[in-house]
Amino acid sequence: MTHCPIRVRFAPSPTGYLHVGGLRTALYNYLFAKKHGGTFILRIEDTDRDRFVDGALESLVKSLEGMNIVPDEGVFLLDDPHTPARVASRHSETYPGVSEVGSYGPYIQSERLPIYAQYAEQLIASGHAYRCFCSRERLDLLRESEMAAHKASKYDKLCLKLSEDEVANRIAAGEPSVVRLNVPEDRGDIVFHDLVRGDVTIHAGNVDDQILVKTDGYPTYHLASVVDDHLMEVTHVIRGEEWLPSTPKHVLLYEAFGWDTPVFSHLPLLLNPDKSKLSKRQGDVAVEDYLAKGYLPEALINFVALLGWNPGQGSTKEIYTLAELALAFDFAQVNKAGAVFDARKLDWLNAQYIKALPIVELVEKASPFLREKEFFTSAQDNRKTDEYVTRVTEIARERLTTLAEIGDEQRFLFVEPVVDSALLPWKGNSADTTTEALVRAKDILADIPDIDWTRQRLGEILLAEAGEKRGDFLWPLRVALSGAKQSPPPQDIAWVIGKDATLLRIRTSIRLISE
RNA sequence: GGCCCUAUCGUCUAGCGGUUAGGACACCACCCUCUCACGGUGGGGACAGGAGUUCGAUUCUCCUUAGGGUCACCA
Repeated sequence: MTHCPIRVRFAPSPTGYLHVGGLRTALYNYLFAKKHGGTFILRIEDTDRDRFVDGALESLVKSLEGMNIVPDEGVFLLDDPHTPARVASRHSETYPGVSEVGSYGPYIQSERLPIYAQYAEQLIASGHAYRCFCSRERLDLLRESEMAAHKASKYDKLCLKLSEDEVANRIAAGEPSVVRLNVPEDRGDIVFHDLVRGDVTIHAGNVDDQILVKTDGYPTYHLASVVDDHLMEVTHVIRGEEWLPSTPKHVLLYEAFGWDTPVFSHLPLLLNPDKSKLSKRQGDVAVEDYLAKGYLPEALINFVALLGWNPGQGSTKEIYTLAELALAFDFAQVNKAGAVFDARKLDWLNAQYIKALPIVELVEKASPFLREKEFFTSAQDNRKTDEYVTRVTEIARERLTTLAEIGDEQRFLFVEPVVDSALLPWKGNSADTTTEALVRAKDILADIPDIDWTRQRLGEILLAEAGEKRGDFLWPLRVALSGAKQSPPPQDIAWVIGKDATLLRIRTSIRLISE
């Protein structure tokens, strides 16, 4: 164990928010590291200057930490209050506020340019790569003709024929060029092992002379990730299935450098309901959107973990903490087929987490959502206290799918309801019967001492008073208190709004029905 | 189109040669019940098709079909 510690990395590019697919990839990396006492690295792959999005890196790191997937090594934010104090090994030159931990840095690829240039030169010197001056126009034409001929589109190695002198002259003349991988034509089959898919075989003849360094001097993903994974001593490359077709190129690069290949694990894709690769347009895909809608990080983690993995062995367990996942995780149980992201099951899981949360924590997490609602803002001050919010939360919790919904179906706990007198009588009862029930309720409730004004006692008292015909008694009372066709039981409403408001609402309805 | 990957209820999945093919979400019914929600009980619902291997295939092999991914100076 000490001679080969496991090291894995999550390596997003800062082009936007954290995607749920990215979250799952990060999670599996994290779980695998935790399971084996390894190291989880966060590396940033920002080698495309055109796709750079301001603030994306910060958003990515923040989302990850919001999900409690905290890297052991690599990039972190200096000012994030959720980040435990860590000793920075260096600060980013390009991203203010971003710092790093670990001795394999920089962990931001744009800050490693000289390293890639050096390894690219090494590849050229050893004949594993070559300069290419072909114009984009020529490449487009080439691609079109090959596609038309129903062949794989590959570069034709034209520039490989250039003499050293000619290459030197053209570079000296300032002509732009790229560096291409020289795929050996006699290489035969490339076989690599994948923890999810077993042995994968691709014929080298189908592999293109991939561009490794662009005209602007930046490396492409293929070069940068191979060099970094090697230098950072990454043992397991765990990434999405979309990388499977380019893995042979990476294997070729490891061979060209004379390096050992890491173990690969290509995770099944997360899918839209129509089975295409999960994308925006067919629902939310940003982790931050789910958080904003009141999904709990624990529920999202739990849900996403079970998309493509399960503990097997006949387990029927559905609810897992992060620690339990780390304990149970195993690539032998990772599925090969893509998984449809079914938001309804996420809803169910989230509701389960909401129901299981200690009330104090639930209030803490839900009240920010409640406090920004219009009906809350305009409510009386005595309905804005922590104690009141706690009672509301208790009533609402078993009806919540997401935290953001809190109070939506219980506005009458904050605002006086408008009662429709036609709704007051229970199943064809007369106005008199209804009035009698309400008067009886008012008298009973008025006599209840403060100490008995609890959710449980109110329930006992009202149920006892209702006797056999509960509807006659409870329905008008419930409508008087809520104004709604559907609501929590009257004793719960009474408990939350308190005696004064309860009696007031009953009197209002009595007056209403006798008009 | 080339290459690659994949295939159990609508969805997530268990299964790793012999099972009444199990669970969860969703759906339906019933129960609980003043309504809603929660909860409980039950129900319908799947091995894509065809060959082989085998005493025996959901499970192993091949083919077909279907779906997906990828073929950028993006990752």
